[in-house]
Amino acid sequence: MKKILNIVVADDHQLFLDGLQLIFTNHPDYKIIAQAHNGNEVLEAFTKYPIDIAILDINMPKPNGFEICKILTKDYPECKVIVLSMYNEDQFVDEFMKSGATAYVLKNAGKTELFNAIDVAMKGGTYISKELQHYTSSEPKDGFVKTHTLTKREIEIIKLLALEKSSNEIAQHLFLSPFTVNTHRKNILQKLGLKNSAGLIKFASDNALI
Amino acid sequence: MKKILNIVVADDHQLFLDGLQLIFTNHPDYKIIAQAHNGNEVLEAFTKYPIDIAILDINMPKPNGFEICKILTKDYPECKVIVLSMYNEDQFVDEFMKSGATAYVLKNAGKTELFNAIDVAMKGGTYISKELQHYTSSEPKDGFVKTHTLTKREIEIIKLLALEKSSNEIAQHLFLSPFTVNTHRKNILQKLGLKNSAGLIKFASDNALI
DNA sequence: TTAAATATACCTATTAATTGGTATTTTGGT
DNA sequence: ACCAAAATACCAATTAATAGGTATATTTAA
Repeated sequence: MKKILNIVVADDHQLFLDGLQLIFTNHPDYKIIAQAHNGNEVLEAFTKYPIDIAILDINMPKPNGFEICKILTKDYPECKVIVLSMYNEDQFVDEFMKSGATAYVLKNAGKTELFNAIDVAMKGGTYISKELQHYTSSEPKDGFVKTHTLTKREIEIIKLLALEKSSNEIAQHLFLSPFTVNTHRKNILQKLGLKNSAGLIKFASDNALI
Repeated sequence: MKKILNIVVADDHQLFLDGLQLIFTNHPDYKIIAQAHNGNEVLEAFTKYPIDIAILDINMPKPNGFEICKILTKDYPECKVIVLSMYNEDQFVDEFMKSGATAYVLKNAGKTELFNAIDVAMKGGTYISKELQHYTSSEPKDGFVKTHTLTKREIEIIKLLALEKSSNEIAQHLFLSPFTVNTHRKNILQKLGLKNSAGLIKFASDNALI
């Protein structure tokens, strides 16, 4: 007899969770045993239930999908992590897969594709939505892969930029020299191959950094 | 005997549509008769079915939720429009309600709230998620309402800013004087009460302008 | 047919952002 | 303990953005 696998789903939109709940209602193999609206609730669920699969929205707050993904693969290596993303231009596929995710599925995929991704993941494989495979290292875009491992500090500064703060204000806020902040901003733009702050905020917004 | 009401749901994410479909599966009064992934498919559905309720994601593309809302209330005044939004900081509640929407619901609402919104709408009332009521003119924020009816030209310039274009580049692209572009940018920031381009792109991204 | 809104254009001054460097200290991992 | 990565700091030059004006032609809606 096949064991029913327990799933925790995490997304900050209840309506979406309700939808997933119903999608899985009649599934013979999988059962949603817990819902979470943020990163902390995901971790909480793991202390309460024996969870086999975590389905995470990357846009989820406190901590974000990326952080949770790293924590889960470290603390619960048996658990499969399925990442859900809104964007088909997502630049983070590589980072997520490296950080231990076993599947990366776009939200504009249907439930069949989601089930398929889970099946593949449970068999030990990895699944990436077709539309996203262009962004993995296996098939570099434009001949090279934009590698952009933003550091913690850099992401911190991006968040403050999104709050309309100037370099000087950021410096004050973080108790840094304005020179340092400008150095970080310079490095960020170079890393991401962007031209200015407008493009940076667009990128950050698209990739759920802010 | 009560007539079952026909609903068209529109969102660019199939997974979300699948979820809504199931949410409504066992509802006695409402039935999802059509799904749409963009604005054009919504209009198409109206030519095929007698639709009573349209549930629209504001982030939907071609044309966006706002445009569709205006078209529907003009061409199908009997139809109730329920707007779904991702953001609890949304600044467009007023504009949507003025353009004919009968309810404005956050995606982090549960299905009960969604059903409730539809009920209220069908009885001729309007429904706005509690979290958003701060942003309507009935309860002004900080003593005044930010009215920001961006013009066509202004939105055009915002889109180009999001593509990392400078004022000069935008001027060239639109065959305008750089002075004109800067005037528009100045007016945009003032209208929206923003400090700089970073904030503008954040706003535009959050409000599905880009 | 007017008034209001929109789009256009210009000017000046100030502030901020960006680009090009270099260099030292701190932290994290093997 | 060591190496690499990250974070820190500084300088100078240039370019772009922002804020404060004013002003006029063109559209659009009442």
